[in-house]
Amino acid sequence: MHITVDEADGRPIYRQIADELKALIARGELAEGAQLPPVRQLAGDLGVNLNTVAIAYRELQAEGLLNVRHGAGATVAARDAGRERPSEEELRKPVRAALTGLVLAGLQRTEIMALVGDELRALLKGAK
Amino acid sequence: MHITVDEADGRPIYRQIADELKALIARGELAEGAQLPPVRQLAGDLGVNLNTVAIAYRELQAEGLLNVRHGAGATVAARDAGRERPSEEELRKPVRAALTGLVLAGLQRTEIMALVGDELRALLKGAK
DNA sequence: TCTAGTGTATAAAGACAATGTACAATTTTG
DNA sequence: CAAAATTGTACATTGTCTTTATACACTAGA
Repeated sequence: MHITVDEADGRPIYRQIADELKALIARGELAEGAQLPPVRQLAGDLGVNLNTVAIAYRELQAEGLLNVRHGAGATVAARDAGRERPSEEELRKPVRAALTGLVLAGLQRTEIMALVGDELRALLKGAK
Repeated sequence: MHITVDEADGRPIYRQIADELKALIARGELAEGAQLPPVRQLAGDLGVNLNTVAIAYRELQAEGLLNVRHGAGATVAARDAGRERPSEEELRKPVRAALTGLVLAGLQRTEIMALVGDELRALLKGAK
């Protein structure tokens, strides 16, 4: 489980952790039912407080991606566990933001589509 | 100039404004040299403090997208104005995040590429 | 020059993020 | 079954970030 936090990232630490866990789940490296490390262990590895990790776990639980049980650990939830799907617009907004950055960086249409295809391939490499 | 701020967005208001302005610039609706509304006007339209807008303007100036002059207004900078290009990783990170969301929402590869192509087309519609 | 219009600086209030410590639930061990 | 170890949770505290109100400074035009 390779997770890192970047001081200069801008996003709060708990969100960085949550996002990285999401990515691991999306690509299947954390399969359905898999046990996550205890908050203390992950917190120790990252050099942050255990509560910071706990907040990340709870955020993913709220999205239906994790099952967190007091006393026992946290596990990856079933893929169709009753998590409400984000709205169409909710999904498109980050796409638009990312593409805006690429356009402003001067990339051409074909370069952009290639880059996206590239990332998507990497993401789906080991996925469900 | 249609800009809106969303209370429930999570991101700070000044960043929402900055991101929307970026999108307008990327798609050419705010062309090179175009004058931006005064901070007080935009702030009034959005119902926020003028400083909040000013912070957004300054952020874009720091990225080399705007020329802000004390006393005169803010204008869109030349497209190749000495703005340092974000690193490759800096560009890919948002792409990865957006794609992660799409994958977790259950979209298939072809659906994702179609959605991205769709957004990119909209973005490049009137661009430079 | 004066005035209206523009961005800027500063301080204060409130919200948020990260932490330290103590608590509660579960699992393991004997 | 009881005790200990392991795990997540609650809460108060500290510091940082956001947003605001108010006053200031620069520019352009009459």
